[in-house]
Amino acid sequence: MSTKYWLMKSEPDVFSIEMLEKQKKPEYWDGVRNYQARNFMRDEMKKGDLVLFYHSNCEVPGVAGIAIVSKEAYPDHTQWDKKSKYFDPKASKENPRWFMVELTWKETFHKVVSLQEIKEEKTLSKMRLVQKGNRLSVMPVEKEEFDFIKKMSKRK
DNA sequence: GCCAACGTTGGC
DNA sequence: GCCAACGTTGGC
Repeated sequence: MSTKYWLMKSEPDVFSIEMLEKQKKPEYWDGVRNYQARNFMRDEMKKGDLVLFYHSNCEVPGVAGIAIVSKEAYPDHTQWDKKSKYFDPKASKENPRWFMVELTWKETFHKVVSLQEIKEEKTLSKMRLVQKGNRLSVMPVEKEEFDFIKKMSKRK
C-alpha cells in the first residue's frame, strides 16, 4: 500500500499544530460529523499516511504543518456521550455512525502556507480546498500538491 | 460579526 | 422524494 496524502482542518484556538507538537503524543480526531469526511477517514486513511494540518477560522488560515496517521479509524466515543456537543442520539454501540483516527505530530512549518498563497499557485488550483464552497474538514490531496505545499513552507 | 455556500432535517 | 427551514462552516 502506498502512502496517501490528506488535508485536515482544525481551528487553532481549539487545537493547533503547536499543541500537537507539545503534547508529544497522538491526538484523536473526534467530532467529525460529516459523512464524506467520515468515509475518507474510515475507508481510506491508513497508518503512515501524511496529513497537511490546516488552521481554519483564524487570522491567517493555511497549512501549518504535517502530521502522520498513527492509528486507523475506530468509533468516535463522543457520539455516545450525552454531555458532549458531538453526541448523536441515532448512534448506537452496535452500529456506530462516527469514526476517528489518531494523528501524530511530524513537522511544524516555520511559516504557515496561507490560503491566499495557495490560491495564487496554478499548480494547486485543482485542490478541493480552493474550490468554491468547500467545507470538508477532511479531504484527499495529491502527492504533487503535498510536496508543493511543503516546498512553499521553506520559501523565504 | 457578517454572510455565502452547503448539509441536514422533517413536514407533506 | 421534494424542498423550505434551519444549522454549520469558514473566509473575510
